[in-house]
This record gives sequence, C-alpha cells and structure tokens, in this order.
Amino acid sequence: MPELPEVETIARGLASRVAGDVIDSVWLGAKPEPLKSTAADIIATLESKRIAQVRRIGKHLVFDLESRGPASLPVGRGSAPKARTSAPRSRAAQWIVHLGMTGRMLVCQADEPVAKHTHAIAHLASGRELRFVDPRRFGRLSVAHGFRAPGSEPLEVEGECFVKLFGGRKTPIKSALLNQKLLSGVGNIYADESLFRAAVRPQRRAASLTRRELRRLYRAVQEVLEEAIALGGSSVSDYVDADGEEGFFQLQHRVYGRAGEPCLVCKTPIKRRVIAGRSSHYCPRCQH
DNA sequence: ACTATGTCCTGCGAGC
DNA sequence: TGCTCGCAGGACATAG
Repeated sequence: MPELPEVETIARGLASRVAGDVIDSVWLGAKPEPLKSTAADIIATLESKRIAQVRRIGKHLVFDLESRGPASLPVGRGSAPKARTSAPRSRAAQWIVHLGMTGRMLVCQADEPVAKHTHAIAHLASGRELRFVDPRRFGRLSVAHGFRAPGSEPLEVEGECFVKLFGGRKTPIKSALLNQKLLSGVGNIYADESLFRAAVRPQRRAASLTRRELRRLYRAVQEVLEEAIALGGSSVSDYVDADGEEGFFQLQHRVYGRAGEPCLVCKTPIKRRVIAGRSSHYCPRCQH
C-alpha cells in the first residue's frame, strides 16, 4: 500500500504517539508469520525496550529502541570488555517494519477489538498496543542494528548521483524507478506521477534518457514526493495514517488511475499499459 | 551483473 | 444475490 510519502506520514504519526513509550511484551500471530528475523529474535529485541523514535527509511518504518533505565548502563569495573577497543559502541536495536501492500501499524487501546489479519501486537506500558494488521501478508517484520535501505534516499540523493544511478541501464525507466536498490521509496504511483512531470514515457529505456531528461526527472521525483508528504500521502482504497486520517495527494494525481480520462494539460486520453508487471499511466502526447 | 517474469496473499468492484 | 474475473500502492526468487 504505502510508498515513501505514506510511510513518512505514518512514521510521523507513530512518533508523536508512541515515542517514549515502553514495549512490555510482544505477541506474534500464528504461522506463517510475516517475519524476516526469527520470532525469538524479534521478541527478545523488542521486549522491555523504550521506543526512542519512529522514522522512515526508504519504505520501511524504523522504531529506534533503547534499553530502559540507567540499570542497563555498563558498569565500569570488574570484567571490562576486552579487545574491540576501536570498535564503536554497539548500535542500538531497531524494529523494522515493511508494510507491503496492505500493512498497517495501528495504535489501539488494549480493550479495542482485534481486527482480522492482525499478525503482531506490541503491548505498551501506557496500556495501549501497537498492532500490525496486514490482509495480504506482503508486509515484513524484522529487527536490525544500524538499518540501511538498499538504495539512495530520493529526497537526499545529489543530482549527479541520481543521473549516474539511471544512466546506462537498458531496463525501462519506470522499472528503474521502482528498483529499490537504486532509489528506496518510489513506488508505482509516484513513479508514474514523476514521469509525467518530467515529460518522459515510462517505457523508455533508462539509457536513452538524455542528461537533461534525467535532471528533469530528478527534480520531478523530489517535487512529487515533497508535495505528497505535505498532503499526508495518497489515500487510495483504504489507506489512512496512524491517526486514522486520510491523505489528500490522490487529488493531485495527474496520470495514476486516470486511464481513459483526458490529460489535464492537453486533453489527450491517458494511456495505461503494463510495464514490468505493473500498471503504468502516461499521456501519449505530453510524454516523449 | 543485469533483466524479465512469475509468485506470494486477500479483498474489492465490475460484469454477468 | 452470488459467482467469476481482473486488479491492487511491493518485493523477492528464479531463469535466461
């Protein structure tokens, strides 16, 4: 379901609501569990940890965890850890959540009924619960230290770096935009919207884009993502953020989901065709 | 190494 | 009303 702007919105909502709270215990649903780490690893890593912060990396939600209370500070005598003197302090544990297509992370009161397809519940010291709900089971839970997205952050990457990422690739530019190892965070909606703003057809081979076109695409991606974040993401079907609020960027979509409707610029009907197994929308007149 | 394709799931709306 | 079909915002494994 969510791409970068939706995950950013959800992360901010979660941060404002559960940062500072403590995970008392964790329940994981029956198999097949949507886990990348082992269940034991997740439970051991989460339990009794304070949620220091919630943020977004790529399309992932990241809960930065910290051990609770001063009791966990190392005591500087006795058998001090030897060796590894140059090694940095072990990085703090993190809970990593990928929402897949239909995943949600809800903040609920403990007495609220548990929704169908709830696969994990973190019981919080405040009496509330973080519930992971995901009908299609494409979402994944894991734990990590120093998590990094496989590709560059679209809103942070330098223009020249962006150009290098896509230059020379034979795959359609649409596929390249969706490749998380290149850019992390762009999904189907924002790929289509960015390509429209850059006036580039999605089926074009990435290598065929001129430097000028790549720079235009770079700007378009950043503008589209920034605007979408400002509007709380796109609510298509039933997406809502952590507070149950819908986003409004779907009202700004110029091509996504508008097959057959007139282009907002030139009135030519928007085309839909499948590229890399994903529906793609573009204006055959405005995009070259 | 890069690229194209199939597959994992459930739910929804369209059409009959 | 109820059935089938196609489609869905993602990411991987696999094969070429």
